[in-house]
Amino acid sequence: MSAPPKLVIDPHSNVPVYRQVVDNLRSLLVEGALQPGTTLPTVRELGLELGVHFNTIAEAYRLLASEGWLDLKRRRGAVVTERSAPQPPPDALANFRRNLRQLIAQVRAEGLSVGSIAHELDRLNRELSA
Amino acid sequence: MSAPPKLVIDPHSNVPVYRQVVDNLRSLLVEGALQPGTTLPTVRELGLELGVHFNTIAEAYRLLASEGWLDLKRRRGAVVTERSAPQPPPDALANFRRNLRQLIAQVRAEGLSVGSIAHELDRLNRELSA
DNA sequence: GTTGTTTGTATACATACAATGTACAAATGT
DNA sequence: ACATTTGTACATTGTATGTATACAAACAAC
Repeated sequence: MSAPPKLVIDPHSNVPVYRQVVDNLRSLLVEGALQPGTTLPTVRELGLELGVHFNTIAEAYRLLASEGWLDLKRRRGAVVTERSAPQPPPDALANFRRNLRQLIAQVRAEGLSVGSIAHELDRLNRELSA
Repeated sequence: MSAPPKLVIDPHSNVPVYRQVVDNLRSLLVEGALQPGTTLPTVRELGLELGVHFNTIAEAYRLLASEGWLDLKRRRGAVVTERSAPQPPPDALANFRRNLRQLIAQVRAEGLSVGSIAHELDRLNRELSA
């Protein structure tokens, strides 16, 4: 069980740990690296591996379950479910635009060059369409 | 004074208000919509406009000042400063990659199509290089 | 030069959130 | 039956967020 893809969490980030876990796992789920039927590590296992309390992992799993990605059951663990894409809320695109713009502004402020940012965008885009 | 570009903040977001203000303003600063020498609205003005306490705005201004964007002084207000791009930290690119990937995963999970995401990426990229 | 006004700043407080500790409940194997 | 392995529930503790209120500095008016 539990093909554990390495999750990277930063305990000093201002983003709370449980949301970092959610974001990491959701990436893997969306990209298909975690297929339906897969069993995730138990909350205690993953908590130990990441150095946080298992309740923090349980909170993350519950969030993903509420998004429809996981099915949680005692004694059996967290299993990835089938899930069809929902209808996007009407402001989804506008929000995405804003968040993307702010993310780019943030890294430009950090000193990343426009060139390397553009390169990354292109790379991701190519990866998407593939 | 204070050509007030419309900031959009969502009091129900899980992102705290002062950081929403920071993110919005940083976008405008990076993109040059707020030129050095510009005076921002006073903390009380902007607080009133956004419906939050002025100390919340003051916190945001202080963060931007600590990033080098603003110069704060009593009685004169918040003035946009000259600022040269710093040396990016060594993990900046990797972090950007991860954040971008997670942002895309998030909106795909919300139901946005790969096509519209790709289109947005392309648009932003073109806008960057322009 | 005193006074009032306009700014940002400092501190104290209430509330909410994040992470943990501990006890529990359910499912399964022996 | 019993023990074990899972997720769950709830209380506790520390930290973050947002507000209220008082303060300090700079400048203008007189």
